[in-house]
Amino acid sequence: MPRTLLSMNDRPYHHGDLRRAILAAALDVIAADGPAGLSLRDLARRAGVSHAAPAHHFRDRTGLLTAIAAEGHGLLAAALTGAPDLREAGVRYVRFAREHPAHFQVMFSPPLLRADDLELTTARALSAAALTEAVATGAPAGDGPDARLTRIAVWSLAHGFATLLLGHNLDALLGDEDPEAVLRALPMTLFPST
Amino acid sequence: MPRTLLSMNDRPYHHGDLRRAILAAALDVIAADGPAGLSLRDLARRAGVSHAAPAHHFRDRTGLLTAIAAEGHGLLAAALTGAPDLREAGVRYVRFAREHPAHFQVMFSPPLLRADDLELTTARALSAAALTEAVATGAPAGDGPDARLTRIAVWSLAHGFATLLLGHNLDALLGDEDPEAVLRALPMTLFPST
DNA sequence: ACCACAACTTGACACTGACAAGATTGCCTC
DNA sequence: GAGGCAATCTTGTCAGTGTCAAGTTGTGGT
Repeated sequence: MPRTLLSMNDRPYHHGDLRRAILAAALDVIAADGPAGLSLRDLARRAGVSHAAPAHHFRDRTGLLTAIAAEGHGLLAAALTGAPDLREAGVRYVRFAREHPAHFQVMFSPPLLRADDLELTTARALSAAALTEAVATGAPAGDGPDARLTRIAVWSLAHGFATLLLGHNLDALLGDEDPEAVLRALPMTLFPST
Repeated sequence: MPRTLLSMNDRPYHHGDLRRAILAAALDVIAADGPAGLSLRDLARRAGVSHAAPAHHFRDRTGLLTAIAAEGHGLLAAALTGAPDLREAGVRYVRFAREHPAHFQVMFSPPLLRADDLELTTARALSAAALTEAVATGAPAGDGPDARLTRIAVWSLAHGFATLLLGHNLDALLGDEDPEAVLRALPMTLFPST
């Protein structure tokens, strides 16, 4: 039994699972203050360990963020697989961004990541495949001009909506409406021929 | 004549226009390494002034970024006004993002900005008005269900496309195609009834 | 029982943002 | 045109951060 449930009062051997603790704390901080508000020493303090402890699990600040991005791509891939149609894929994309805002932000901040990290690149390939598959299975009736264009379109729309939403740029426009409902109505707004 | 042309060889009085010099250097750095790569001391070094000089013009690191965001909203407003139709507004939006990547990134990174800054809020209102106007004048024939929805849709699509483009997430999908041309084709891809 | 290795600590160094206090320079007024 | 004023910039300093190196402690494997 390598990882026992930690009875919350007594500190386990070295800490138990520092990696998870630091990841969780990092996600909290990032969701609240963005990646810029993140400090390894602060995370160490929250976990009750010494200031250099995080480095052993993540090497760098960059390493920590890269791990988060990789985890995010895994979560996104899982969320996307099995989407019945195009629109639902977009909805799931935005839902992922709202449920995992820290992951989402970090995933799309290239300068903060180690681009050649293996874990990251494979996870990214996984989520990309999931999106491609969703577009392929959910292609509209006429089988539009190009699956590639369709993929870019749905990705751009969903990504833009999610980004603006998380940045509170749509608050005034949405009022108290349900963002998901609005999102579903967007595509036909761009081409109101139906 | 408060600001004389600076003959490039002799250093003017205190520096000439440090504010501009620092802004320019900051835009370079941000475009290359993102806002995280920005250091006030480094900017001071590039401008050949002491480490605390930037603070006098921008108060904070936050102040500098806020000034950049405000300038960006002004530029965006100028770029958007007079767009003949919806699609062209989107194209101009993306063109702005590509021509001013540093401004664009900073404008949509709320945790880095002083939200209540007057210059910023007025500039933001300006760009928002420009977008609204573009959507209103360029409304499609049928005058769709809701101008508000249309605005969210075109904004989301353009913003998502621009963001993914700047993050190099579309490189593989676009190949050597012209991004603007692809963008123009996107809306009909989402609803291929024409 | 022992030992190699993983997990963590301690200490140090360079760098950064921010603040306070002083120096310099151009401008404005009389 | 001389003196004072205010903006601009400098110097010095402090706490905080990331990263590296070296040491310490506990664990699991054999």
